[in-house]
Amino acid sequence: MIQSIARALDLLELLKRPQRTFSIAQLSAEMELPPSTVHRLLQTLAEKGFVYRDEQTHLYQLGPALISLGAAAAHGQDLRQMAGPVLKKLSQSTAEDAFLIIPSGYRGLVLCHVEGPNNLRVTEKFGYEIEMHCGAIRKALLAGQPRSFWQDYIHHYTVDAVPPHPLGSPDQLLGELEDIRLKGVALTVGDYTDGAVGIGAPVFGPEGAAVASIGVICPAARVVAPDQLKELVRTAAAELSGSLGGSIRWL
Amino acid sequence: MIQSIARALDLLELLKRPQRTFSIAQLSAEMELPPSTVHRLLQTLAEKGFVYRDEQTHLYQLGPALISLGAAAAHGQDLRQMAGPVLKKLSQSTAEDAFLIIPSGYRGLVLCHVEGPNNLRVTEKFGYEIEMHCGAIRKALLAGQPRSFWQDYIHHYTVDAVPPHPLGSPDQLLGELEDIRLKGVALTVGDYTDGAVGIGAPVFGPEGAAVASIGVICPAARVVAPDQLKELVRTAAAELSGSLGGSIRWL
DNA sequence: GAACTTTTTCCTTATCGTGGAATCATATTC
DNA sequence: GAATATGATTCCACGATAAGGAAAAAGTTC
Repeated sequence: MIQSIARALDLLELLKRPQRTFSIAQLSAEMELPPSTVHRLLQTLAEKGFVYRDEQTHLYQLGPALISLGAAAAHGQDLRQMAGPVLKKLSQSTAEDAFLIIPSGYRGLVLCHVEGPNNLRVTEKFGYEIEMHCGAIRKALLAGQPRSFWQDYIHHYTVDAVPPHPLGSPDQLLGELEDIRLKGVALTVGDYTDGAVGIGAPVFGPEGAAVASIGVICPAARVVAPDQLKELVRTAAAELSGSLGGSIRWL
Repeated sequence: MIQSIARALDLLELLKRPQRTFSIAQLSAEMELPPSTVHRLLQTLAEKGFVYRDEQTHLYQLGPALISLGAAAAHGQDLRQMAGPVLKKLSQSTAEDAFLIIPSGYRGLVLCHVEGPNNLRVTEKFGYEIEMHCGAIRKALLAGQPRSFWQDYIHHYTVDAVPPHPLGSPDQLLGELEDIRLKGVALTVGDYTDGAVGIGAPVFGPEGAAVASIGVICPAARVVAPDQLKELVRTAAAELSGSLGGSIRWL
């Protein structure tokens, strides 16, 4: 692993945070690197348009080159094309917002989002990315991974890093995951967002591991027939898994 | 400029091309670097999720980490928020697809796109990025840059690099740019897309240079009153320039 | 206007990235 | 199915080049 590149990419991940604009001093503190090193890294990133440097304030933020790269990365997803109709159908049959989540490292990322008919809704925008143990849809994604991945996951977030959102006890999480895997669907109440009910199911690729997960998030007040929702989500996931049938090349 | 980082970022730009999946051999040929070096670069990028490596075919493509970064970069755009209403109004008053283009290095990138009411349309997706001399909207963006930038631009694409889309004669381009700057609006017929008419105008930030450009693209058959369209585009650009008034921090 | 903070440049050191060559895996051809 | 070719991966010795301390410059605050 090339040190300078790893540092540059970490820097980009730092710049992704909601604060949006950052000084060299702050970045240097957070990266635990001397300012001169951070300066040099940013200079290279700026040269290529990956970060934008405000000439007045000397603050840095993510640059325009990333927009087209991100669009190209999302566009190049076979999965995205195939999921469209399934998501649309799911949001219609449930009358809720439907989501497709894909893995991004140890986190789950919103690749598609289809809005339901109601005004009161729980929403996550395209590209939104949080830990995989947060919420039903991401938990389903995690549950669909090989068990060795579960161990890595727990190890990563208990030893190497502390997640922004609490992990809870490893044993409890493992229990939940086994349960989801058994039932093929996850339902959580207020797990990540208060007052929200999430229902998610893993989408399996030909290699046996989950390549994505699909599901809906609803305001708790609107959930009257949870079992019916679970069934709709599970069949949607099964449909998508089926249509992938051996051809998916992405995760 | 740090060599390894610059190479890694160039690699990402290469992977952006429509081919989507690439072998090390091909990348190594195109980068004019030994395969071992390319391999090492890709390894680091893959580790961080910036590229995805297919375990079966050993082909590489853009990775999921870029999706969330791209979304964050686009999201962090004040410009995008402000342009929304203006674009919507423009697409309604012209009954055509309206676009907001921002600079990305020497290219122009679609930051927003509002669809018009007709089925026959000329469309460019969010994130689409081509040379700044292509089409009226991007030409307006180029025309709004300082004249020194024009020189850099021409130099870049005549000496350093050959653009995928022909540049034409430098003198003719300079003439067009002066004309656009004078009139405040650009109109092209079949400049980049056959059978399409583009109309674009620069959006100026407080520093005097164009920070974006705004415009519409229409099938030629539908253009009956070009002068009216030009006026609508110009006033839309002026409105957006006005509302930026000294507060924009992005390009 | 002075004192402080932050950014930027400079320079020396040894780290670490580089690329050639060898090895291994995979596809292709006969 | 063996042989060959193509491409991916590993290894290693060399030397280019990141790295980070320190100093200078720029900007900010009181």
